[in-house]
Amino acid sequence: MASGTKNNDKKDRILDAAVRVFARNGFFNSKVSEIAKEANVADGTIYLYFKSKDDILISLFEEKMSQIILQMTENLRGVSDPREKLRICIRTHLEIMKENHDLAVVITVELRQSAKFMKEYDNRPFSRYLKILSDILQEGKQSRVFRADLTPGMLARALFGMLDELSLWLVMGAAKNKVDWNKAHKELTEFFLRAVSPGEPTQQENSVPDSR
Amino acid sequence: MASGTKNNDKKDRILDAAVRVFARNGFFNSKVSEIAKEANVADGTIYLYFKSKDDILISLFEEKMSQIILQMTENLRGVSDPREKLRICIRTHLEIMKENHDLAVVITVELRQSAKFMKEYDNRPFSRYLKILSDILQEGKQSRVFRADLTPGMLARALFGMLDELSLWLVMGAAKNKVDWNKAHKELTEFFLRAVSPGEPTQQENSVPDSR
Amino acid sequence: MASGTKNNDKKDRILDAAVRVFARNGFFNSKVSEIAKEANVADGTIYLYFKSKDDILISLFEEKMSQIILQMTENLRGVSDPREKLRICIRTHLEIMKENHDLAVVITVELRQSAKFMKEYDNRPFSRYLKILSDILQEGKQSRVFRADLTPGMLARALFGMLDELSLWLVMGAAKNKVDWNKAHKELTEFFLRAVSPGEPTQQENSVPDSR
Amino acid sequence: MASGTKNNDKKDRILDAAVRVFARNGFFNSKVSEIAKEANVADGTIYLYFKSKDDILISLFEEKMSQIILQMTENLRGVSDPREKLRICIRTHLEIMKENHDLAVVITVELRQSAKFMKEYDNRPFSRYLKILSDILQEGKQSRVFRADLTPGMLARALFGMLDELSLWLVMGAAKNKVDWNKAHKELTEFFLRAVSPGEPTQQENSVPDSR
DNA sequence: CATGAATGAGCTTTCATTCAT
DNA sequence: AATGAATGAAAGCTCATTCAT
Repeated sequence: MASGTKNNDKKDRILDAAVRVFARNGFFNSKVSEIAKEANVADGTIYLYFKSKDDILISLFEEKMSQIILQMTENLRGVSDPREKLRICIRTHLEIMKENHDLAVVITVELRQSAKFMKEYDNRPFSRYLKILSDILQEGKQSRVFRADLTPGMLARALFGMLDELSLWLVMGAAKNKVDWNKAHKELTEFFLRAVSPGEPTQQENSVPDSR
Repeated sequence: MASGTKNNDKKDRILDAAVRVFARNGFFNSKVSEIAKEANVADGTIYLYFKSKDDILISLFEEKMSQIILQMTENLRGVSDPREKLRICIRTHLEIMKENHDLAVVITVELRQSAKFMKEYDNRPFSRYLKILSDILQEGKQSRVFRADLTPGMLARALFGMLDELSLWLVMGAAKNKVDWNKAHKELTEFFLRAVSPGEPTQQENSVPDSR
Repeated sequence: MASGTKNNDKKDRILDAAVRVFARNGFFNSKVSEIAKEANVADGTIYLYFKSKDDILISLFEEKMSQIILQMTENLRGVSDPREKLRICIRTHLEIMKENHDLAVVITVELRQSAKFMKEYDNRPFSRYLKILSDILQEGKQSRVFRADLTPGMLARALFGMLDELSLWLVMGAAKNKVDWNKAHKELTEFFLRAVSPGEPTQQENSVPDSR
Repeated sequence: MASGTKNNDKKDRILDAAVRVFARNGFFNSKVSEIAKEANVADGTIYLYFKSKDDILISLFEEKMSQIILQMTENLRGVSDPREKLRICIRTHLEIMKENHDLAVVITVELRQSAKFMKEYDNRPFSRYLKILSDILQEGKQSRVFRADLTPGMLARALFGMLDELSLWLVMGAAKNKVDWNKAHKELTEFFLRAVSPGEPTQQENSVPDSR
């Protein structure tokens, strides 16, 4: 049993080291040997657990995104109001990122990078993440809690964009105080819920802009 | 005249080639020699116009972001309603990205990457871009067209995040139809204007969640 | 034991290869890859033992000059007469150079080159070498075996210049016979000892040149 | 006539610039473009006067060494005593080097380097220089002013080695005072003349070394 | 399983040289 | 003759990956 967990031990140590190193230097500027040193293993050992440097990044996503999704799913358990659900999603995302700066940087920065070089890999965990958001929106739409004219898939993406960008911003302003995170949380929630709630439409740009 | 433009010609040719190549492979996987070939110049020629490979990326931002800002400023000229101004910003951003897929990918993906290696360089053009959005929000806030409790700096960033993420999404869905861009445009505008307009606040998460 | 010497083995193999290659082409015309091939290691291996190409040259001096100094010190052991000491120095220098043509060329040629790029490094081993000669001269001066009016530091340098130039000359006349080395040895010794021995001064140039 | 000297003007300007630049950086670290800038000509212009970068160095020797030889020959005119002749040679060599530090560095350092890459070119001017010294020694030997057992060719080389090494030493000790040059001059002359003058032989090493 | 010395392909950058003007 | 922008070969160095121990 001890040896059974050892493996995971070592694999996790490598992944944890990788998050730190990638966050510090970016994926491309990180050396495998630096990850090895940070994880207290030999260079070659890394290749017992990962096929390649790329594979470390991919596994990192799989692992960490799965954790995020797990956490989110857990937090959503028993909640039925779509508006509340959205609040929870926003809070969970920001909390996780706040808790783990390095992870935030890697997810945020390298996820984009990976949009390229992982084209084929198509990033299932990320899709599942988006699906959670998009399902909530769909659900609220059907129960008339949200506007009828919104496109769940697109807005899910928009919401992620907002969360992601703000996380990066907050994380980058390293020494900044806790207040910002709370404020961001409150404001984003308010902002998003207003945007998806039913009510008077705004004037459409194409229809007589700047009229009267 | 021809010789007068020669220099700019060549520098621009290199920059244009770089956008294409970076979009194709990402910055780190792009070889200077590939840019040179794409620009129909010799490898060494690139170093007559740029100090290094990094400098190409930086110049690219400076140049292209400046163009975007210029375009945006131009489109905003003569408009005074902050809501209309926001509509214009959103439209301009999406239009430019739609027009130039490669540029969108590079700005979108590599800007993040650069969040690292350009930390010192601090990205003036991007700051100016954000300032435009943030100024509009501030303005609308003061003239009571927008909610009094919004934080312009943060929302500007959130808006950029949305636009950026959706651009990436639309651009990546390469073969997708034109409709998506229009739909995205309309929906985003509606979405954002609702969110910033004054009106009944939504229930705050902490106050009796899940209540009526 | 075998594995204990492995490291030194490889480092020495590289240094030995470097002497040969530098002697053949000169430092600047020598390619690292050529050294690698000559040492039967991969290009990259060299950088496990040396920081840079420059570092190879510097290490070479440190190593080889130290050997020369060691040899010289050993040969001088137990000898007290300064004149005999000088004879031994001259013999040792010429013998080592004769024994190792490549080393002679590198020391002789590149030491000068290095006078430039090693200005900061200031070449301790070479200084130690000069000090040996200069100490002997000083000693002989004090014991009245040598002239009272000689300047040890300067003459040490002059002696080195002679030895170095003659070594180069002899080494360059590659196919030349052994006799030359012996003759050079005898003549130089005689020459130098005469020059430093006390006795009637020669007429000084400024005092009635071309007189009588 | 004006245009007739223009050419030489420009060629000389390039050579003068080259001495300065080579002295500053060494031959291999000097860029043709730097020489061009220092000479106030375009890069391409250099190739109207010289076949290659190597050719600049070779021409430099030809030119400058010829000047040295010319000067020496001139100073020797009318002098018949071989001892006085040697005094003059030593003085001339040191004076020229003292006068022109850059030239000294280049001759001194790069002449060695060239010993390699000019192997084929075989350096006639340098040979002529050595012949002057060697002829004087031969002459003095025949007229019994110098020892009968000296080898002119070898001693000429040794003398050059001494002069060269001391020049380098004095030149390198940049800020040093004028006195050093004078002292070096006096001491070297005394030293060399003693060494070549007839008189009691010193004990030979092989004959009873360390004896009474 | 673990190691880390060794590998070598591949990159950025430099710079002597050319040639259209 | 003079220019200097353009060329492109060439080389130092890095680092992901392998494999003998």
